[in-house]
Order: sequence, then structure tokens, then C-alpha cells
Amino acid sequence: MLTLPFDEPPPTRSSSPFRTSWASNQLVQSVKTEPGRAPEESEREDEERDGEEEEDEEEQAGGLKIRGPHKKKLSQARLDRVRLRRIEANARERNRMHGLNNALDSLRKVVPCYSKTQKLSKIETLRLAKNYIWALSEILRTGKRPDLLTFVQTLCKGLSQPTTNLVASCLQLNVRSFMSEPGEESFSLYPAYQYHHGPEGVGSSSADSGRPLRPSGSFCGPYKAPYDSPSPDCSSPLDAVTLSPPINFNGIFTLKHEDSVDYRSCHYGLRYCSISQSSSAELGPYDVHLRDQFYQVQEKSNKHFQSHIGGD
DNA sequence: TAGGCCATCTGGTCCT
DNA sequence: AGGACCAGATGGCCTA
Repeated sequence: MLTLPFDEPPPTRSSSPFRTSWASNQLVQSVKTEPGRAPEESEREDEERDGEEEEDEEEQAGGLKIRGPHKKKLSQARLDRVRLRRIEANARERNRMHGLNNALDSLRKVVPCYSKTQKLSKIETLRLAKNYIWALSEILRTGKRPDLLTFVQTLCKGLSQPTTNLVASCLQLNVRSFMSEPGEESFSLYPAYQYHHGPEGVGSSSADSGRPLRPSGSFCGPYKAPYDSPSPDCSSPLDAVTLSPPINFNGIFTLKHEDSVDYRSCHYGLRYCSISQSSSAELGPYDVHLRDQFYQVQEKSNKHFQSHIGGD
């Protein structure tokens, strides 16, 4: 019998059959009885264990070689050693995957819409992170700030509907406003501004009324393609005309998080962004600021936006 | 109940 | 030889 050869406690998932066999700490037995283990493997090992004098019977089936090169018979001691190594390898693999999952958790915390209660799946986390990186890098590259809706659209490219919904709800956007294909009749935009202030505060889109969606000189001018280069998913930039709500997404969204995030500990994006003062000013409220400037700037930005809304 | 997601085991490959 | 990495297989859990 082996004791746990690993410094890490067993995984917490008690329902796993592997976990059960692991917890039982019955080395050989676990090898024999592990669910999910191909039965023929166990049989093979039994043969190997029992018939050392037999000449590789399992390698021949109807005259066809079904396994690799001729193998030497393993002594019982060697067999035990192989099993031990297998179990150690399993533990290492488990730890490796735990490390990978920890890294993914870290990633979840620094992409938009982090929530402990509604975790993004692994694949969605990676996709969102990729979109996020791409969008931020485009902002830095062009020095232009896209409007919120476009930013969200970019973030959601390639994401599943549920994740898209999550991002949208985090940003308090009407999902339909950016899920609809450009050109579709239903492509109306009801961003957070309307969400908060009602339709009268928004009016209709500038496409069907002469009235701009926001005061001139406000945060977002009439829509322009926000990015010069295609998105990572090779979609064309999405068309949108929108009014940007007072949401900061300089890597940090003002979101409806169930679990509030301590942004001071999440200085994602800020570490590796060194932007000039001028470009920083140009970027406006959504853009990357040095960490120690963040709260100050955010407050200013929101005030600025509020004053526009109030005066409209 | 099907499908998505996940944790784990496993054997193969590559590298040191 | 042994560790890291990878992909396939398997089975459990959860949700629509």
C-alpha cells in the first residue's frame, strides 16, 4: 500500500470515481477497479502479472500484431514500480491541471464580467480574454476609443449566447441591440443610457432621426469603425450608433457584479500599458489609465457624463 | 434526457 | 529513467 505521495490534498470533487479510488488509497486495487478504465487493460495487466512465462500472448490476435514492439515480461517488482509511476504521474497530471485551472481562474478575474457565482467556462474565458486583449490593443494602437456598444460587440465575438447575455447584462445593455446583424430591422440600439433613463432620454438612433444620440462633443461621436484592423475572428467591424453610458472599461467595468471585485488588486492591463499623457487624455473615460490615476479619472469621467445627461 | 462542462485517468511523445 | 505535455476516453454533475 502506498500513502499519498503528493503534497497537495486530494481534489475536492468527491463525486469523481477517480477521486474515490484515489481517496481509498488502495494503490493496486485502484488500478484494477478504476471506473473509466478500459477492462481490457486490467485483463492485460492480470495476464502480465500471472503468466510471466507465457510469451506475449496478448500481442497476437489471430496472427495480427495488436501491440507495439516485443515487450519483455515484467517482474512483479517492476510491475509494481510501473504502477507506482503511473499513479505518481496521475498525481502530477492532476496538479498540472489544477495549476492550469488556477491560471484560468486568474484569467477570469481580469476579463470583464467576472463573477464568482457565474463562472465563465474555460473556453469562453479564453475567447473573451482573446477578444478583450484584442480590443484593448486596438485602442492603444489607434488611440481611439470605440463606443461601448462596439466594444461589447467585439468582446462577444465568438462567444456563446449565454456568455453574450452575461456580458450584456454585466454592461446593462439590451442583448438584442448587439446580437442582431447589422442591417437587420431589429438592429436598434438601447444601451445602458436608455436602460437607466428610459426611451425619452435616448430618442431613436441617429439613423432614423436627425437627432444625435448624444450631445455633440460627448464621449462618443457618431459611430466610426472603431478598429482599423479586423477583429481576431475576422469579422468586419460591427456597425453601430450608440450612446455610451458612463461605464468605464479601461480594463475595469463598472458592472453589476454580484461579487464586487477589488479592482485595486486587479490591475490588469494597467501594468503593461504605458501610454502617453496626451494619448491618455485623448482616449477619454473608457481608456487605460495608470493605476493610481484610476479612481480620480473615473470620478471625473462619470461627472462629465452625468453633466451631459443632465444638460440634455 | 440530451448536451455541455468538467475532473480524472491513461498512454504516447518529447525532452532532459 | 523520469517528468512535462498532450489528447482521447470515461463518467459525474448540471441545466434546458
